[in-house]
Amino acid sequence: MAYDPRPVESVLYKRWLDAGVFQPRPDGEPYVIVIPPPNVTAVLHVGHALNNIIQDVLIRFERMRGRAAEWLPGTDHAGIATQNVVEKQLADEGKTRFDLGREAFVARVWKFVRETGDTILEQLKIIGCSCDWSRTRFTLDPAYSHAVREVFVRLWDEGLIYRGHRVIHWCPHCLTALSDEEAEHHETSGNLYYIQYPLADGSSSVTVATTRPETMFGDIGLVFHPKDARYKGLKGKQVRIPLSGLKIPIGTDEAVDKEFGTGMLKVTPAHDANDFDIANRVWPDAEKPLILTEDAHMERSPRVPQDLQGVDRFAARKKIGKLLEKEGLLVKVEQHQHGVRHCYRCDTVVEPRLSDQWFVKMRSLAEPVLAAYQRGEFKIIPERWRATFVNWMAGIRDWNISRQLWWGHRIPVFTCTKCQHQWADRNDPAKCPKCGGPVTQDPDVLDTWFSSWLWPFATFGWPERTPDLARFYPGHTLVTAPEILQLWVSRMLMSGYHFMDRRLPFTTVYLTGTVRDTQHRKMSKSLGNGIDPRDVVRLYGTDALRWTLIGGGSLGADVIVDPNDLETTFAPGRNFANKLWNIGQFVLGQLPQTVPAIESIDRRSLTLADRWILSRAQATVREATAALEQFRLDEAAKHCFAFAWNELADWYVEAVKPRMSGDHAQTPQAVLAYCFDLALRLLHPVVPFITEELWQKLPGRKAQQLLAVSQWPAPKPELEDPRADQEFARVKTAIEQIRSIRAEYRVSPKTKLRATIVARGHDKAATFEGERDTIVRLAQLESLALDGVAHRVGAHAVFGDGSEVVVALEGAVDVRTECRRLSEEKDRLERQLEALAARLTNENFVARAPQDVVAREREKEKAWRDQRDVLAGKLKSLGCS
RNA sequence: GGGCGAAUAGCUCAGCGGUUCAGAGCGCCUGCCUUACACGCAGGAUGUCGGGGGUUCGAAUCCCUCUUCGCCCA
Repeated sequence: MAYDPRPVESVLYKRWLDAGVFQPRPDGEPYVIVIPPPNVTAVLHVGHALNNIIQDVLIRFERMRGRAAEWLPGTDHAGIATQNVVEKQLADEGKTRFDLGREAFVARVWKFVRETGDTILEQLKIIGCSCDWSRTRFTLDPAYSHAVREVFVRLWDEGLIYRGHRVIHWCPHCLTALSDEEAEHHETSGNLYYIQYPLADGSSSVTVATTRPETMFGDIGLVFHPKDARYKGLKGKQVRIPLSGLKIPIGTDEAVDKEFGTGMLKVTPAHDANDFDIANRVWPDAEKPLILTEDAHMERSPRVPQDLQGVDRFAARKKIGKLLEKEGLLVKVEQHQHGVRHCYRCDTVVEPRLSDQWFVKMRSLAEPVLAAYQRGEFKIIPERWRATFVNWMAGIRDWNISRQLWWGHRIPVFTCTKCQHQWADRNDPAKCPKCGGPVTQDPDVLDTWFSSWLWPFATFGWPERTPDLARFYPGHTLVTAPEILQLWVSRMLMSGYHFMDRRLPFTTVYLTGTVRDTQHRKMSKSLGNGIDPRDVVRLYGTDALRWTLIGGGSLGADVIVDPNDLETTFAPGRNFANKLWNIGQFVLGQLPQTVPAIESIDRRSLTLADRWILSRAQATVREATAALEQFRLDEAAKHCFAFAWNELADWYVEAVKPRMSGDHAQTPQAVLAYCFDLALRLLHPVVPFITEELWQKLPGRKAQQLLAVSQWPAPKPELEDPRADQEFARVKTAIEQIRSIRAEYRVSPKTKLRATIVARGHDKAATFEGERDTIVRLAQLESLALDGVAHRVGAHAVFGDGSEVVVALEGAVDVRTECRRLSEEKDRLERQLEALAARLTNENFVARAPQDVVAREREKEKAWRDQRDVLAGKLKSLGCS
């Protein structure tokens, strides 16, 4: 019967919830993860799934280790994104936010958020996330908003907030400023227009190259590099702006790139950040005219020719091209690849625009965090992100925090309309504290990141000194996507350091990989290459999804999945869940009501197979624990996989079957129960549902017990048994060799064979004798001789330890085949021996390589020589030439 | 233009100085419904570890360089 996750998962999730196991235990050392709050408008995609499953694995692991595990969930009000969604709804009704007015619009957004805001949090439950739902936060909660305002006022009082008049990134669709990080570069193919600006004296003209000809009406001059011989003598002359005829001067500036275009640059200070700087140097007193409206249409200004006024920027660009051509002022148009900034929320081409905005001075905030990083006080994994982080922190630029939106935290800056006094206030003032005059509040809201950078402590009640804050700050691990390392992570580090007494909010920043399709493209709505995790859950179950994502990619590596073939993509998870389920069916079918604890079993009753699997179990505990501690989730999963499937199921279960009934069944029952219980515990963080379901059914379970809060296994040194590892490996080899011979000679699996094993040495013979029955059964033998001499007639194999096996195959054996098989094996050994000999006779190797390496090589040589000699003897006795 | 990363089996990826270390999963080939599992079992095949150079007793693993691809920042 194949495993069906559907009846299992939702029931168990509810049981965990009802039992309150996701809330941190009252005692115990805390382990804290704050979720990267998704947008309230967000819908779960597979990137969220990967990110949150990683967090869940970590939190479940630490919870089982007895830590007071706090995984704080919540959402982000996402100013632009949310406002966009609601504006779109309004647009469907034929309205704009301006029709509603600010108050009504914000009310409308709140209504939307109340109705759908916890969509994504509910979806996290589907994928098994064990968040502490009792502490769910939202960045616009009153308490949280209080923290945001407190931070703003403190920064204001410290002089770290200032009003800047400069060129910022402006989204003409969202009608707001964006920070540097929110305006993303996309390589775009455009045109480079070569335009003639006639000299005012009519003597000649100069050619200027630009990608944005529509900005020329905002030009206040042309500049060239002072050392550019081509334009020598032009400095101080005047040109006319084409189409408008306005006269502007020519100047020089060092910043001009002589190689770009014609080396003559048009300066548009209100619509280009570089030009703004140049203008300030060359013509500090000149005005900086805006010639585009906020929604990127040509301004109705005397600078703009009449028939272009009110035209959209891109339409204007085309039209200008035509007009210039008509006037004979367009020299040429070249194809041009260049980076163009786009709004990270709506993908509109961002327009640089001169405007007044609030900024935070970042340098003093960044410096101590960078120093702390360099002192190793927190780490970023994978380590390769170091350079990115350091470069950004070292060259940090001031942060534009004002947004011309309505949805968000209103900036608490107040201005007296009478005396012009301006201040930041914790409360809404009724009148000016200085002159008692009427007061207006800044109309803008804060950048959403200005609230989410406080997430690690504002969620716990800061600035109040709450018990939660005392207990859960600082936290431990932050798991997030690398693209918000700068936008969010570094700022949380800065705010934590600055506002929480120099205590950083976490010790480890784990940057996840990106989920991509088979063409390595990021999953996105617009490409239609996304995978809905809920589809995967519906088809194969949450555990299959989790297993595939965790096992499929190592720390920080991208995960490639095929949206067109979910079946193949998630087969590893589905197959593993099914296998685990079936191991469970077998184990549960074998175990009686009560099974003795492994500790109470007489050690003398343990067979080799018992000792081996118990030893493997200890190794697995160590490996899985170590891997998780190092955030190597994939490795932990793989170790558990190998233990459960390749060792427990493939070998131990097969070996132990005949012992499961009868008077002496207690020992194998205890071993099986112990090993399976252990496997379930180790696997629980990755595949929580199926492990809980099976664990519930194990003998001796009390009604209220839950795997989710049971103890993580500790290794039992007394069960470690390296000798059993070696000896059982021998038994496996014997069985595998016989199976291999059977397949090679195409003997039906049903035909029982006679075999002889000639062990090299008494201890080895004893090993085979001890597991005789296992060998007979698993190799499908009729009889197994262990004391005899190897028959001549038969198929032969020689093991690494020099022992040999002969399988009697009346008539089926062909001497030529045998000679070929054995001599191939011998040749392989000869080659290896040769390489080994070369090494061992190399004085440098013997002298310089570590002693233990040399010793190991010597031992190897001895063993291989042995094996080779046995093979040679065989070949000789078979009469092979 | 600057920085970072990747290139290993048909596909997706581990391995990152010691050689039965050339691996896993999926796919492929052969044979099996062996009463836990055909989402399975058993047995197989497949790679000059991107090219070139270097360091080393020893390199898929370190350094340089080239090529291709991806990401980040200007």
